Amino acid sequence: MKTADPELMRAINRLNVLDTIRRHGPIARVEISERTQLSTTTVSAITASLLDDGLILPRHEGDIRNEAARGRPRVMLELNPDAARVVGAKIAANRLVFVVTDFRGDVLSKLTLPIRIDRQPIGVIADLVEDGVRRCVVDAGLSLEDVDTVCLGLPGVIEHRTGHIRSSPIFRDTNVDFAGEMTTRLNTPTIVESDAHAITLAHHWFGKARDLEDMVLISLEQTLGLGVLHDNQLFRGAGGLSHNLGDLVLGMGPRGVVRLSSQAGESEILGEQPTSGRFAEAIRLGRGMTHAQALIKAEDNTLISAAIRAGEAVGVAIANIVTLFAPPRVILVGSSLALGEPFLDSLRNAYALAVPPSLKGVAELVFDDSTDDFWAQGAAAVALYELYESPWNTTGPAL
Amino acid sequence: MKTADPELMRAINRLNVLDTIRRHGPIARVEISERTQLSTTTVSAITASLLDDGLILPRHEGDIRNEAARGRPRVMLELNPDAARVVGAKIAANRLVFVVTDFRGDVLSKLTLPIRIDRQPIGVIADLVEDGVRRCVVDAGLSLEDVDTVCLGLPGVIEHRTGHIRSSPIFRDTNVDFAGEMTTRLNTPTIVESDAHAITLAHHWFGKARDLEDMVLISLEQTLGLGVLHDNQLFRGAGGLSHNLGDLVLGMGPRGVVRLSSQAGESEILGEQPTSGRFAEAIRLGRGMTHAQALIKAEDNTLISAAIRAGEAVGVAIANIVTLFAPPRVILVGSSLALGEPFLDSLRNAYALAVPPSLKGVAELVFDDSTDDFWAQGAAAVALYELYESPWNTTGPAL
DNA sequence: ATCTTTTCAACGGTACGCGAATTAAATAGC
DNA sequence: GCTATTTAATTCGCGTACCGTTGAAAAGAT
Repeated sequence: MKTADPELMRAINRLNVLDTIRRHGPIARVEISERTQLSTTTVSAITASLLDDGLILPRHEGDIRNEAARGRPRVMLELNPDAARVVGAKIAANRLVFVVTDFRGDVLSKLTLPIRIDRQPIGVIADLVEDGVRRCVVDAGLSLEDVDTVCLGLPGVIEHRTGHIRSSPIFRDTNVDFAGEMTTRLNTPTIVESDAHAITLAHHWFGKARDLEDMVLISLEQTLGLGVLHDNQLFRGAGGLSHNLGDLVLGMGPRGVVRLSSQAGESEILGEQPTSGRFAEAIRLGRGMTHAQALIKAEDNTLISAAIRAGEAVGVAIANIVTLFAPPRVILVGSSLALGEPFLDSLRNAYALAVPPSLKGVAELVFDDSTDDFWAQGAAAVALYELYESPWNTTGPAL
Repeated sequence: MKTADPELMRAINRLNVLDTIRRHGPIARVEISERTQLSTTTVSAITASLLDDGLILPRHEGDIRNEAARGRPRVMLELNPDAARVVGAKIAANRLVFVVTDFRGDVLSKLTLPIRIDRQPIGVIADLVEDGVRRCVVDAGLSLEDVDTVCLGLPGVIEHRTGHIRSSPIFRDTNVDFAGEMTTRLNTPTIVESDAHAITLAHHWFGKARDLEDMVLISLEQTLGLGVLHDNQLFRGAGGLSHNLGDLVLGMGPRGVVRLSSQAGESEILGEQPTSGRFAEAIRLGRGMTHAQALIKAEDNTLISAAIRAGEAVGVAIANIVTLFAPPRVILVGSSLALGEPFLDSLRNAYALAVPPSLKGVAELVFDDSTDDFWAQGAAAVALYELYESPWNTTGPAL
C-alpha cells in the first residue's frame, strides 16, 4: 500500500480539484469548494498552484449567475487547453483513426486511414501507425515535441501496464512490446490500451456515462471487447489485462468449444455471405456492416438469421456480465449495431430471458453509434488520464 | 471522492500499520517501518496510539532473531486478542455454523446446528440464527455485550452495504432486510455478506491466498458463488451486490435458458438419484455429498455422469471468469469437490479446453476442502475487516 | 565495569488543511 | 455620488501529520 504523507494528501486533493474543473466546465472556486468538500482556503491554494503551473485559466467574463448578481463576481476557472496535447488512435483491422486533442480532450485534428493492416508484419503496422500519428500532428499545426503522450487503442488482450500486446486479431505475433516500439519510433511516451477501455473512458468523460460511477460497456466490432468502470475508474484485470469478451465460452458444441467470437464476431456474421461479388469486396474494404444493413433491409434471409443468432449470443453474454457486475447501465457500441432491428431485437430478447430474475431491471441497456473519432478520442482521454494521475506517482504533473 | 485531510492520512497509516501487525505476527517496530515504508518515528507514534487504545500488545520475550542478538532486544507487537470479539456464521440450507473469534480471528468457540432451514419462514430462520449466535457466545464464556459485530454469511445475492438479501435459496422472500432484523434481535451490530465473499476473505487472511493481492474464488455448494479479491480488497459489484455464479447462462437449450446452477448445483447433481431410500434420506439431512462420494467409488454410473457433466459446466464457467479477471490463482471450495476425481478431472479438462489460449497458464487452479468452520471464520473476518476499516469512515476504531 | 549494537522516544522542521478575520469587487439604496 | 450590503477570494494563525536527526535506554560482548 502507498504510504500516506502530506505530499500524497496534496496530490489527491489537487487531482480532485482538477477533475472537478474538467467535469464542470468553467467553475468558480466557491463551487469547487462545495463540490469537493474542501475548504475555500485549500481550494484557493490548490487553484493558485494549478494556475501557476498553467494547467487552468481564469475567465472573468462568464459570471452567469442569477440576473441580480450582488457581491464580488466569481472568477470562473477552466482547463487550459494548451496545457498539454495528446494523440489518441483507434487501430482496427481495416482502418486507422487518429485524433490530436488538447488538455480538455477537444479534438484539434483527425485523420482516418482506411487501410487494411491485419496480418501485416509488425514493422509494417508500426510504420503505418507512426506515419498516421505524425501526419495528424502536423495537421493540427503541431510538432511531435508538442505532444505529451500518445495512446493507441487496439482490440485484443492488451497489458496496459507494461505496454505489451498479449494477443490481438491484427497482430500475427503475441506478446509484442508495441508501446516500447512506438515510444522509440516517435520519441514520445506512447501507451497502449484496449480499444474497449478507451471508448469506455470516452463515454465516462464525454458520452453516455458522464453521470455514472459504475458502468459496463460492450464493444461489438471485429473483436468483442469489454470495459468496466468501477468507482470512476477503469477496472482492469489483475495484471492490467484487458478483457476480451470474444473468448467467452457459450457452450460445448459438437466440434468443441463454442466461443462468443464465433457467433457474434463481425467476420463470422458476414462470413456466411458469398465470398465474391460486390459484398465480398465491401467486406474486404471494411464496409461490410453498411452493406449488411442494406441487405437486411432488403430481407436477405441468410444474413438476417446470422444477425439474429449473433444477437442472441451477445444478449446472453451481456446477461452474464450483468450477473457478475450488476452495473446500472450497459452501453453497447460498435459496428455490429448497424445490423439493425433483427440483431437488436434478438439481443434484447435474449438478454431479457437470460438475465437472472433477481437482477431484472437493475441494468439499463443503451445503444450508441458513435463514430470512430470517438474511440480515438477515448484513447486520447486515456492518455490525459495518465497525465492527470501523474501526481499520484511522481511529484508533479507532466508539463 | 473522499477529501484528504490529516485525519484521513493518519487513518490510512494507522490501518496500514495495524494490518501489517495482523499479517506478520509478532513484529518489531523497525520491521513495521521497513514493511510500510513509514519512518520509525511515525510507526512509534502510531503503535503508541494503538497500544493506548488496547488494540495491540507488546511482547518482550520473543526476540527470535539471529542467535547473536546484539543490541537492545526488539519489543514484538501483536494484536490484542481481547480488543474485540466477533461472531461469524455460515448459514446454509441444511446447517448453521457459528464461530466466535477474537480480534485476531482465532476461534474461541464453534457451534454447528445440522438443521434444515430453507423454505422456513423468515421468522423461524431468524429465531434459529439468533439462538445459535447466543449459544455460541455463551460457549465462548462471553455475553452478547462483549461482541462487537456479528457477520452472517449466506448464499445468494446479498447487498452487503444495505444489509438486504435480494434473493437467496434459503429464503422464500426477496429483498429482506436481514441485517436490520438481526441487529434488532441481538441488539448488536449485525452485517450480512455473501458466503462466497466470506470464505474469499478467509483464504486471504488465513488460507491459500495469503500471498496474493488478486485472486478469484469459486464456491460450489448448493449455490454457486464467486468471490473476487482485487488489490487486497473484496470486489463487490456496483451496488455492493454479491456475485451469484449459478445465474450464469451456459447456453440456450430446447427448454429455454440453461443456467450453471441447473448443471452444477448440489441438488441438481444429486437430484437424479432415486427419491427414496437411504440416499434420499442422506440428502435430506445434508449428507448428500458424502454418500455420493461413496457411490462414485462404487462406480454408480448415473452419478458419475452427472458429476462429469457438472464438472464440465463448472470448468467452462471458470474459464469465462478467468477470461474476465485474469487472476493468478483460482481457489475452488465447497461440498461439490467431494464428488472426487470424475468431477475434478472433467472440470480440469473442460477448463483447459475452454480457457482462451492467450491466457493459458495465467491462472493456477487450487482445490480446497476446508470445513464449515472456515467459512464461518471468514464471516468473522468480514466483521473484523469492518472494524479495521472503520477509521476510514468515522473518527476512530470501534472499541 | 565498559563498550558495542540496536531500539525507541524526543525535538525541530516542513507541508497541509481548516476556521476566522480580512481584503476585494461589485450592486443596491439613499 | 457616496455608503451599505453582499458575495468571493485571500491572508493569518492554529493544529496535526509526517520526516530526519539526535540522544537515551537496554541488553549482550569484551
